[in-house]
Amino acid sequence: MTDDVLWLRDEPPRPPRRNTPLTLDRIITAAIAELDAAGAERLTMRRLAERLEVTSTALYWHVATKEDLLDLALDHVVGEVPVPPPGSEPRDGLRTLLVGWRAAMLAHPWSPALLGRPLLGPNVLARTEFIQANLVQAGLAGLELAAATRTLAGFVLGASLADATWRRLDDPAAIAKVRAHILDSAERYPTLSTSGFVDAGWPDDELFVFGLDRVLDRLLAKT
Amino acid sequence: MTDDVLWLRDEPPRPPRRNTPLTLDRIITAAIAELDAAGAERLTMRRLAERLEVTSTALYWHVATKEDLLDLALDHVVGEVPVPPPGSEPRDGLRTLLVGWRAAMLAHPWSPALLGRPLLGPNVLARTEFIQANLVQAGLAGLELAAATRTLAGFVLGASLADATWRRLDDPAAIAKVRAHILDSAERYPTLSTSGFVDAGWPDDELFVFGLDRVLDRLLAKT
DNA sequence: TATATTAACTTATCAACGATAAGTCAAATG
DNA sequence: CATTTGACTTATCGTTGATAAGTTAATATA
Repeated sequence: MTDDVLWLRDEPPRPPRRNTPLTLDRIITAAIAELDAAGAERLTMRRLAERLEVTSTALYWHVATKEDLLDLALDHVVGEVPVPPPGSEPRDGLRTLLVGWRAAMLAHPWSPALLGRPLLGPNVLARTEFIQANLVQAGLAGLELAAATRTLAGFVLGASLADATWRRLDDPAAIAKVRAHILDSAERYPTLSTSGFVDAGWPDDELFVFGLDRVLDRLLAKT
Repeated sequence: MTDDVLWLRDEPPRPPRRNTPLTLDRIITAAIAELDAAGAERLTMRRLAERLEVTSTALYWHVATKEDLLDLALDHVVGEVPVPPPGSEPRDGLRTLLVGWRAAMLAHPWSPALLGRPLLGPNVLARTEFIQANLVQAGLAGLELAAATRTLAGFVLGASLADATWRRLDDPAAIAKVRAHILDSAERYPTLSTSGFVDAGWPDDELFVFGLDRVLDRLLAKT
């Protein structure tokens, strides 16, 4: 048997252990790709490992838990939010940042659902710094400053969450069902059934900037 | 053996199958109790069944999936939000409802994290109806109306989510760690490190109503 | 250059989970 | 009294996140 003789065995010399080494960045990128492609409920450590051509347990060398990985992915998404260059008007900068924030989250529709965890990653902190710096520059301080920061943050996150949820419900049959139910019990929902609710006809991008402009109006108003 | 004789066996007559029958309401109530006591990640169908003195599979007779149960629990929480009596000023009614909405969610700190799912339960719809009805009564229509509804809804949900997240991070050591990190990299966070961020000293209830009042100011302003 | 150490994995395995299928039995129904 | 059916239990399945122990290539050290 040829297998008896070492030199006749056709085992190729072992390739370097790994062509593309696993890194935390590669894991995060792959996780986001998987989340974008398959949604939040389909992301498992095994599927992710398969995508990276690795065993699932190999991931645990780079990341402690799946939750940590989700935190990293979320902060990475926030990192896609463009931070306006310094020097612009506070109001313009805030508007641009917040519009971009929502856009980044809606580009990864799974991300708003993860907002239940503390947002303390470097990318989040950098953008929070930008928000508060611009509010200070606009003349706010003390309670006004603290409240404005929270109001804007809550508004973007809430709006992103709500819009992402609605968009995920893009099945026309489902929307029709909701509208039918509202119209069906019109006596219970007199306003919703007449003034429109599910599809009032306005694109949600427009609704968001409309609301954002009003909120900024009042928060930045010289009292 | 006494066991040979039927009349000598001490098997008690079988009790009625179940003293307290399982109902959907009992399941929802128990689920909320479990969530309140142990948090979202600790709620499993088995633990819930144990609390109800039933097998876990018995729950599936009343509820299709765990997700459905969470939807029901969330809507139940929203049902705790008091709806102001009709006849009051639109602005007062809106303010009361929204303050109550956030309070109900913070009373069940696990609930904001579930907001990623479509909010279409009867209790949510009833309160959405109230919001839009009051906005109509305040004179809003068309784009203004649609945007105001979304803005208020997004704001409450986002603020509740953010506040619940912060409160869950009540470990003083954790907060100190965050503050230390910000102060440590003060050159990167000049505003956050000087103007305060984690603990600016204001209770979040106060920050919320402050922001809410401003938002209502602008949304209800006669243009 | 030989040897020990460490970084970066794989293999094997675990307990817990959500959920299904099939069996059981008391109560309602005819 | 017989039959159906509502409301469970028992048994079990495949997945999942995670741990422990083994393996090897690269690096540091003697």
